[in-house]
Amino acid sequence: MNVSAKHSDAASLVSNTIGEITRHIRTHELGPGDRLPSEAELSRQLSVSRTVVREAFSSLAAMRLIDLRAGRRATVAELDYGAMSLVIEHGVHTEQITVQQIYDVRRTIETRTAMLAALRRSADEAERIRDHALAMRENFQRPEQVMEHDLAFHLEIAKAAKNPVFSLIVGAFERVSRQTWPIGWRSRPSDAEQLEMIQIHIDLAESIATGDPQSARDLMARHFDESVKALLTAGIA
Amino acid sequence: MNVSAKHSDAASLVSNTIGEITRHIRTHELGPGDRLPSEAELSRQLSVSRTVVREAFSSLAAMRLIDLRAGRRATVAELDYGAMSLVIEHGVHTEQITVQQIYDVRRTIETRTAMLAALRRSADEAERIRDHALAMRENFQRPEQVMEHDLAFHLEIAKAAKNPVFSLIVGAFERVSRQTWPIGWRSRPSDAEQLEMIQIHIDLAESIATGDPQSARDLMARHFDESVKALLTAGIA
DNA sequence: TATCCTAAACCTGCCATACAGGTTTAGTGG
DNA sequence: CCACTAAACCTGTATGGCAGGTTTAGGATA
Repeated sequence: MNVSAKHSDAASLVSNTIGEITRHIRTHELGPGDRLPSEAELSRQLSVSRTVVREAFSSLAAMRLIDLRAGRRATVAELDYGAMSLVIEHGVHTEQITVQQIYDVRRTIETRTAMLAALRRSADEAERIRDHALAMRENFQRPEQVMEHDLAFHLEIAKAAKNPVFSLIVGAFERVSRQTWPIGWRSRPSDAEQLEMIQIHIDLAESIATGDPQSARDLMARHFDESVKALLTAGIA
Repeated sequence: MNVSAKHSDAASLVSNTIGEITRHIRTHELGPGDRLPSEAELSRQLSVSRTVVREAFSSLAAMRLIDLRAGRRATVAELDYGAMSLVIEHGVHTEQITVQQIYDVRRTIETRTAMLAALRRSADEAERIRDHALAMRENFQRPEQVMEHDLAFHLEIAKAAKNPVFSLIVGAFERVSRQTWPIGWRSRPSDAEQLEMIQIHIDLAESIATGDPQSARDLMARHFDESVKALLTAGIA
């Protein structure tokens, strides 16, 4: 094995290798889908063992910067909120973040996405957003379904805002939302209350479809205000 | 070696192991600093090789959910925006995110943090925020210094907003900001222009110190509007 | 010539083992 | 009771190996 690996800057071999790989992506101007060198080749080029390259790849895959699949070469990944979602979830589970704090951030972000979506959404997006809202009403006896459409509804609005960073952030709350959503739902025990909550979604979809940013903004704000109220009722302190 | 590892659900051994470890953190209600089982022990418990446990640990460390140090047991990590910052940086380098899009998100987030900081900051925080703003003016001949205090200024405001999720998001833009900051600086070639930009920071610090949320909000908004204008002047399309 | 197919080459997932150093701990001597 | 040291433990890295998925070149076929 090559012994010339003494030059390395302080940190561990693995983190240096991570740096080298991201540098490779940057300098070669690789985009999503482009293939990276094989583990063996990187191992040779960087004079480290395949073990180290593997761990570096593994770490990058954990952050969803690259895609790994057996037999295939590693490829540059599309933007993905999976890692960020895990970070947020970790924060909640270790009690470094409260559910309310998340709602405050979501309100801040999503009043903006609602507004932008009203201005920028395509016809298709407007329709998809409305479809999710309507599906919530249709399936309102099946909370599981309602939740899925609710999550998709918010993500679709972020997408319609035409700014992937908003999508990333909204997506980052998905894992936590899946866990707290049922609490909010149960705190609205009557059909009337549940349908009222769903109606806000439908109205919001309508505002986005007709291109009324102010109304979209206000409805999203109201949605979150109501949700926080519901959570407080449920005793989430 | 134990052959009973067939039960595993679809995904790879490593990702299953990651799930098991996060589950361990959750069920044992571990908090920051608490120690996890050793690699060897987890390897035994989960009937996988140490290699797999190592790669799982490595992935979790990449997302900054745990801390790893040679010889020491892995510990649960404090909330850290390192991973999120890499994700954003990756998005920009692979041209999936533009610098403007980031500014739009930052404006959305930071007008809120400025407002909250004005309402919630402690006396210490108010002082630290002001110190950074003043240090920008004092060192304004040394861009490197100005940038560092600028970054710290924004982070400190997020911290004063008393919502760690805001800190996380503001921090997530740090790596990218370090790379784009000089562009904005160079687009303000005269001392007067540079000092004008810095003055906004000082005024903002003052608003937060005196507890004027509306003014803090407006100044932060203006700050971002000016910055975007500067970037456009510099030709960042 | 173009297309389909197959076998070889390549590649990744996972495992076992080994050893150098850093860290913790228990025990020993003062 | 305290300070110190040696042993036990732990992680970082390397090597070699094998099973199985993927790619590809080249030959067979239409």
